[in-house]
Amino acid sequence: MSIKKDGNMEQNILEAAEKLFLEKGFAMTSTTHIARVAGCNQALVHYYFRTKERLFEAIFIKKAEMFFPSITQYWKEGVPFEENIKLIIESVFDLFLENPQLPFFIFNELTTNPQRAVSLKEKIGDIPGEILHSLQKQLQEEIEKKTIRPISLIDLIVSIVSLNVGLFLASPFLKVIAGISDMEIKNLFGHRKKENVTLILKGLRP
Amino acid sequence: MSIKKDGNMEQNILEAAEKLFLEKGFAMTSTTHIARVAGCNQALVHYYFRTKERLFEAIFIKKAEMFFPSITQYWKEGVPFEENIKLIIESVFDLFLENPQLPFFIFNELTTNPQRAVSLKEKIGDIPGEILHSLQKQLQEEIEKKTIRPISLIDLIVSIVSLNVGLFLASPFLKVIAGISDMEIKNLFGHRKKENVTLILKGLRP
DNA sequence: ATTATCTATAGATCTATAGATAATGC
DNA sequence: ATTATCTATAGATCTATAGATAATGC
Repeated sequence: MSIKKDGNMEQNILEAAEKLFLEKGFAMTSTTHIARVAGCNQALVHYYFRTKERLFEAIFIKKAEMFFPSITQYWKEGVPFEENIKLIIESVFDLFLENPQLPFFIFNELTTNPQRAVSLKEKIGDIPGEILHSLQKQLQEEIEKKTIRPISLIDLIVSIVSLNVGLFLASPFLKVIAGISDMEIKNLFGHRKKENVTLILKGLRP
Repeated sequence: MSIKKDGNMEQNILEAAEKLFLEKGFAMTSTTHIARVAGCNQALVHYYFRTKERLFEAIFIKKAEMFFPSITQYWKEGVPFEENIKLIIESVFDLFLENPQLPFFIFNELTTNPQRAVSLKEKIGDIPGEILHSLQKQLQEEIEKKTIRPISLIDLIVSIVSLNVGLFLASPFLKVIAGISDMEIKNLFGHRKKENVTLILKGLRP
């Protein structure tokens, strides 16, 4: 409900929309509400972005672009395998720690509107291909050296992302259902990064 | 869009509502749409359930009750620890396999409307307490026997649920973004149950 | 002149209710 | 008589646009 007046209004609208879409999702956010938070009237939202859909898409693409490269961008050739795994897990974890609503936001919109995934793929679909191939090779080498048990790359990625996403999705439960206090949640977040690394690394041993 | 006429209409409405709420969530489902799918007019939905909110709550509670006991109900005293862990993981996995929309549905509604968690707690809040305590004890024993590394119960549960939920939440991505075919997804689901068990059990070793 | 912002409003929903009619249980 | 179902509609949104006015850039 806090109304901003500074800066240019287009930017205010973008920021208000980002905040609300991330919190409530597409369907539960109205352009009227966005305008109120941005500090202008509702018509102006449409003046700058024509439709609610376009405004949403701008934000969705931006957020999804944060999400996807993070999985692979920290992989470095020439670094020991374990170290690489650790770096990836930690960077994914940090990303979510700074953007706790991100997992929910992306899953929510991809699930309620799977068609959106198609337009998303068009924007960022190409990049991962080569990197995945490089990861695949290194993983295979480790398996042949018997430093880790046989596992497919896709399984490894699913495990890493699941573990990291899980805590953030689960926190509403833990708070209310299991009656865990805010401080305990903070504690949990604090050591969970290390726990995820441990679980994956130990879990990969032959 | 398929219209049912058989049976009693109250039941039809409940089923239509369940289908649509699970698919689209609360906000994106209208009572008009529910009526169309149930095969009656929109007023009848309100005749039986007064408000959309009450209708939703009936379904939400029912689904949430499926979700929570599943985590703990398969724990048996007197069974080896490893076996127990395996059983829990597999039963959670099977639950999601049969109800793939369940994780999204619950996370979605708890996130967009955290207030709902409170009314949920009132219904099912008491049960877990004692069971958790029993689990806690057994876990502690194993740690003292040094058959597993030190880990808190809450961490273990978060890991198990995260890994199991992850695959179902991730499948829209995998399909579209990584370009994985429906058959590959099926394959992934097929062996993922075993993978989750392996990862947790190996990951718990000292 | 052009760009930014506002007021006003059309048109589309959507929820919930009132009141009429049909079906059912005694 | 009571319960189930329908038609019609009030009232609340919400999106998007048209057209008026204010601010800004030459």
